[in-house]
Amino acid sequence: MTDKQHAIVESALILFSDKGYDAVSTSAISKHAGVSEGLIFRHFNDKKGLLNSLLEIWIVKFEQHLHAIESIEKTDQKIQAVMELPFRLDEADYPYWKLVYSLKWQNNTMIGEYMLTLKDLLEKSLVDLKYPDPLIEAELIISYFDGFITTVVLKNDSSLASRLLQTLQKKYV
Amino acid sequence: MTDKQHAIVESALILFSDKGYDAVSTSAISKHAGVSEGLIFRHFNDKKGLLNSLLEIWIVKFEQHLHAIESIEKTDQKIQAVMELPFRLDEADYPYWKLVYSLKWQNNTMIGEYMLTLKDLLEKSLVDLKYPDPLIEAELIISYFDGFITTVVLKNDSSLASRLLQTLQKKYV
DNA sequence: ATAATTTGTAAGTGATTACTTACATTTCAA
DNA sequence: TTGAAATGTAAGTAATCACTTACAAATTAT
Repeated sequence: MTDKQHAIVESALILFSDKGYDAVSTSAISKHAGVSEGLIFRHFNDKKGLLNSLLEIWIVKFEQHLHAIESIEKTDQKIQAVMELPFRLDEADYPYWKLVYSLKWQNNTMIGEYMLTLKDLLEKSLVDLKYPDPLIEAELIISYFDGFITTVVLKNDSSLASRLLQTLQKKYV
Repeated sequence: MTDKQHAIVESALILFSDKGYDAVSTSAISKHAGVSEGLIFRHFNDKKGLLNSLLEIWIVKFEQHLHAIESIEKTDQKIQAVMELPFRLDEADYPYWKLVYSLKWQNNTMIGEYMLTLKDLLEKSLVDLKYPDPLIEAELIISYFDGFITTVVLKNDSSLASRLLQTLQKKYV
């Protein structure tokens, strides 16, 4: 990965997450990155290719979280870890999550698939704990998760995030 | 409101909520509505004006829900009504909520202001119930709300919504 | 050292964008 | 009935879109 290639990826992340994928032109990205517009297409083929590079970076980060949660032995702590994940995100990664969720609202299929793994993890845990309706219960926890992500990422305030986490934890101690 | 004017608004709602505001051209809207492209600009001035017309329709619907909730006398039932609102939305209104939330993720200011009224309502109720930290507690309930909206609207399945509501209600009976 | 590959740019391409203009038709009040 | 206002369209406009081409410079391999 060249310096300029890295600059393109960083600029695309900032602009896409701020204004939305469709509202940002390749010309705007190249100007923000301080490179020629053609370089975007040299390195990433097309605009979608640049987006996919960003999503792949997010997927790596997401799967790291997933593996960490899966390695937790106690089932109830696993579920707790899922709920707490939005509040424990690295603030530097907020733009990735903002991009991913803005795409989620525009019917991006790629995103939906990766979030299903999180639901599967929850469902297995809830079966384990003998919940009467694990599927719908998993859906409910995913809803909490989505809501927490929304607040944390859109408010863009990690201190608010930790205060919300504290308040949340008091409820199930 | 003319027939064709109505057709434009309906087509814009369908396309904007499906693909996102920036991904839909005025040309595409006019073709979908079966009118000339110029008519959009005759009636709505510009593309933003058409979007604002849609948002104003949503605002009316949203304020109806707000007034209904405010008229509830018991404070705890008020809070409960806020949490249950996402599951009680008219399925025909899902596209409005989808449009609003996709704009929310793209830093649309207009939307944020109107959602603040819901948070204010919650905060007053929580002060009333003498919660130690009403502001952060209100933020948490808004997070639930956003998450429920996300699930209900993106899954686009009102029967799932009612099952989620049932499961949720069992938790605080 | 030199040939091949990669990285980079400037200046294009046709297509599409939001929007305008000029003009025709319809609606409707005086 | 007539004249103004509102509704509608077809054919434009300049600007911007994603993307390509041709070529130069740097890097790497042999």
